[in-house]
Amino acid sequence: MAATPTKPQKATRRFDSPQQEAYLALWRTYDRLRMFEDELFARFNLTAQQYNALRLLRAEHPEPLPTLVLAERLVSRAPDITRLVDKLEERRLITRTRPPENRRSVLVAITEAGVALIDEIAGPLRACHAKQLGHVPATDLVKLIALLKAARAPHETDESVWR
Amino acid sequence: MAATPTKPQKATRRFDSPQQEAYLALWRTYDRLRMFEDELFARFNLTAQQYNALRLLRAEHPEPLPTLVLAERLVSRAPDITRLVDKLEERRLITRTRPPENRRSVLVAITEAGVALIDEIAGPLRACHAKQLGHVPATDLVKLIALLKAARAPHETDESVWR
DNA sequence: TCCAAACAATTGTCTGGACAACTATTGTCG
DNA sequence: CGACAATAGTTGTCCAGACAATTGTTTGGA
Repeated sequence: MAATPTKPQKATRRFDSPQQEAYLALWRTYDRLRMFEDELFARFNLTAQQYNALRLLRAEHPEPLPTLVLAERLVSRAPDITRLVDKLEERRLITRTRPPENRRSVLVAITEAGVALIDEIAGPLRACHAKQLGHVPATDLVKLIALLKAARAPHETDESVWR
Repeated sequence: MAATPTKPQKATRRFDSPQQEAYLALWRTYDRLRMFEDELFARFNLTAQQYNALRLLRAEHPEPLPTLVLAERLVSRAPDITRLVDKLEERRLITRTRPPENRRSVLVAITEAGVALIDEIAGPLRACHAKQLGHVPATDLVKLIALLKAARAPHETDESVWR
């Protein structure tokens, strides 16, 4: 038990500013909650970001979405959208088509297999969210959602895009 | 302007549950705010996690910390603590010593150069935090911090460790 | 004493994230 | 109509994150 740090806290403030404290709290909370989702999606050989793409495509189903529009709507920025889409295509969860009228773009659509997978995940995912945040009262969740929205608002390029 | 998605929103709810909405809001907000920090730390050839380690070591300075204790205190889980420490050691920002009385553990301490770097970053970092969250009123920051703490509380193994 | 378990960290290996450079296609303006 | 800019993705390359297997060290019995 050499150096178990039970010695008294230094008088130094832990944070340089309330903003730093808030950001670190945000990071820490995200990291803790993420564990649950990651573990769940791993059981289906997916990453959270991949699931997210499927979820967005499902909302459009059976319509497709141009690749970069999909990338924009993802929760987290995705400069490697091409390879993300590659992997989902390999697994036949989505399809890619090049429209003849504009061969620059690539349209991505979810397949029936993709929809089936999403539906399969729905139940366990709800359970996962309950484990993550089930202990927070509904009114607090609403407050939290509003505060987070206000926190990121100035940094959303087009507010309407993500929500 | 082929498929600009201006068409009316589907009636489908965007989120399966308030918990999912809260989690996605958390993720999104973290992702937006992270950009600023990442860009700042990149200017000093650091990652946020590396800076974090330096910050924790600075708080102990001139005392060292066992490697795994440092790992536990990091904001985000770090299974690759060894390599994180490797890189900081290469740059002479920290030192590693194996105490003779227990050669299993490795003690990590920040160097004067490390302290100097932290101090150099302090100013720009405050500016960065102001850009991130300067628009949020102080009372809202306090509320946000409290709500985040409550959200992750059940998932902290030892509450005293991180804060 | 000597072996097995516990502890502390390191290493191997794979995958995902990030940025920049590049290709292919279309639009536009002199 | 022909070059150049803009658009939409793709590819190369490097680095960080994750997990499992392994090494070196100490301790606690049989």
